[in-house]
Amino acid sequence: MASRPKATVTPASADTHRRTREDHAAETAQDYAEAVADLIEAYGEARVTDLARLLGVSHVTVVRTVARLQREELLSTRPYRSIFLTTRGKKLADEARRRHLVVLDFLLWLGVGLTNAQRDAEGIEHHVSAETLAAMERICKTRGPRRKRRAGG
Amino acid sequence: MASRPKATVTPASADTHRRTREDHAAETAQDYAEAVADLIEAYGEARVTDLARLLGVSHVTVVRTVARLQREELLSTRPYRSIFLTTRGKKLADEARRRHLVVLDFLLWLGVGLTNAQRDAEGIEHHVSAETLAAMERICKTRGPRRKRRAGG
DNA sequence: CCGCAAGTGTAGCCCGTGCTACAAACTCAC
DNA sequence: GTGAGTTTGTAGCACGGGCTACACTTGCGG
Ligand SMILES: [Mn+2]
Ligand SMILES: [Mn+2]
Ligand SMILES: [Mn+2]
Ligand SMILES: [Mn+2]
Repeated sequence: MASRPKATVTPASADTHRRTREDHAAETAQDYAEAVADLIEAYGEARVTDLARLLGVSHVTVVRTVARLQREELLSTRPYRSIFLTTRGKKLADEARRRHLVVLDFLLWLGVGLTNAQRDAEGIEHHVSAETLAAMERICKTRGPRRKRRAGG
Repeated sequence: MASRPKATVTPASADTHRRTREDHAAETAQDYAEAVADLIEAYGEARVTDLARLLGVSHVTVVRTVARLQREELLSTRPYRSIFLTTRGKKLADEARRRHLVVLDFLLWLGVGLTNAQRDAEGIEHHVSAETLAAMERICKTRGPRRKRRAGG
């Protein structure tokens, strides 16, 4: 074939998908950092089993992932001991928790029920640019909630 | 150890993460279905090379993924021929395109710039429950767009 | 101070999704 | 028709992140 019409797709499209895949790769690190921070705050320490329960995976998966994140200097641990955040890990956890909260609050502001808001936030949080995050925060403040949030879950 | 205090994490948390992982697994299928539909609409057919360019991956990745999606009866193709959507695939593509559009419109409504809106939409679209999607649509209508959307996609 | 259950680690498997390098098929232009 | 360049396919690799089964540590209750 000597070149068909050739779908002149916007290069933006490829970039867009590439970006999404990158966000994706960072997801696990963010969720683990967030989970470790939450556990330490709530119970004083983060253990493999607790992480497994919290994230809904087997302890084996946690062990391997923690090892990787330790290699990447986000977490630190020793065999059979609890798991800590490095300085970089703490920073990542703070960012992740802030994002998570902003997205969650925003979804609630939107009028989404708590259950779905929590579910959606867990995924959306990793795909929100700084600009979008700022827009969410802004609008949450400037206009009051459309639907008063009710207690639950 | 005879059981530590045991981090009594809400089971909701595990479910939430599990749900996100499920969304995740469905992402590729949705993006491919959407891309195939777009290409067919724009150029009459969808070829491996075009998909690769559109999605920003190598043609090898496309070939293997298309094979899987064919196994799952979302796409159909034959060696060296172009790629079609099955009935199920068409349905998936329609849903994906609708979601994509709603999310994109909503981000633009929020005041996010086109570039970031497109990037974020590509990821967010896969993590939006029906309830959230409905909320986005509703709010986009009831209050006029904050910033006029331009053509393209 | 010991046993035993809970917690943690290892071995080894699966699958999805990236890639490069190379081989085969196709099709347009000549 | 055929050659050459494009497109598609295959082989073989890497890595992330699921899992089960089994082994080893740990530390509490007795
Ligand atoms: Mn998350
Ligand atoms: Mn989170
Ligand atoms: Mn997408
Ligand atoms: Mn999309």
